[in-house]
Amino acid sequence: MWLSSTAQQALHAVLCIAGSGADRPVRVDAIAAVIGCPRNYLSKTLHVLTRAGVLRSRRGPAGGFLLAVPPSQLTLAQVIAPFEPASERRCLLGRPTCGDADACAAHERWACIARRAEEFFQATTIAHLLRDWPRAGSTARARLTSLRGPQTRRAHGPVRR
Amino acid sequence: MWLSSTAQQALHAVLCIAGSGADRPVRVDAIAAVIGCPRNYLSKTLHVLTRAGVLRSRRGPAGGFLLAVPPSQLTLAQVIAPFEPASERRCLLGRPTCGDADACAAHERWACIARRAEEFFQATTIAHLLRDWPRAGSTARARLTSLRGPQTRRAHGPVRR
DNA sequence: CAAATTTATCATACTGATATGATGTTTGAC
DNA sequence: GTCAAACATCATATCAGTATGATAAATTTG
Repeated sequence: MWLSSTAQQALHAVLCIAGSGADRPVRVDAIAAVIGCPRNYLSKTLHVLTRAGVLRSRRGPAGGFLLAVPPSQLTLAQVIAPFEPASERRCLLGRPTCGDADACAAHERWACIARRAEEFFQATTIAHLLRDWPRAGSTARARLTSLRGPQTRRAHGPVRR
Repeated sequence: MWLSSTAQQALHAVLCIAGSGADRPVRVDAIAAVIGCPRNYLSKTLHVLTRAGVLRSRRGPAGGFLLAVPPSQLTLAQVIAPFEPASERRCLLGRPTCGDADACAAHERWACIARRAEEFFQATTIAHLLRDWPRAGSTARARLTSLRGPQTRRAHGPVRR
């Protein structure tokens, strides 16, 4: 697998937040429902992204998560860095010292692929993916609209059941 | 990480066997010593490669593992396939159905990288890597010579200590 | 056949990533 | 100030990948 499941989750969540369209915070529960992952685990993941300066969080009613960086300036590398240090993606055989004088057998041929992937993560922004998304089959995209829906129950008095 | 540690081990071991130069079987212990990994775990890994038709094994004295395919016809894809199904490398977000009508947000941009990597694994053979290896810093390569050394203790009578 | 050598296999343990449930903390509305 | 909403955090559980040790099975040598 190219990305750990946590890194995938992070990327997916950031896309959800960026794609929600609204400028008001998106709640963990809503994101977890959309991407189908455990709430508390996602909460931890989003908290890491917050400490990394990718998101901003707000507690209390009408709280949730917002992007801390405009989508056009937020690269995939920034989002996945806290979960997948780039250093671990470099040597095909997993040798920590590969790339220096002491290269592994695959180094020469593999480095070119690894470099391309690295460039992809550095050059691709959340805005790029958002722009592509509608073009992709959009059952996933459709679910995003639920994030834009009425989110704060206003003062209608207590909800009746 | 691009390859699981077991897949890395498999690749490394196959390189050792192919690079030993001798046409006689290489023992698990010797390989484990060279690549620095647990003997029994490697044994299991090599057994999987044997069932996959990549290696041939022989038990008993002067036994060990041989390539079942000449290095020039053995691709990296064949070696790692039993440990890392290619299907798991395709979608950046880990969606099983990605690539069809229902593509993920990253699909369009990522597919090109994933394809290149796939081609790399399909097109690169063990012979290619062996040819590169001496050009690489060769502390690792040097250790291979130990695999070529006198391996079967011949009938000289009991070894004296 | 007996002994030595080597792979094959099994039961179990360890480890890190992932997941869960309970509880704490902050915030906004009334 | 109280309450409810939401994130934050902690302790623990689960799971898959990795590792270990013991034992079985096969093969060669003599």
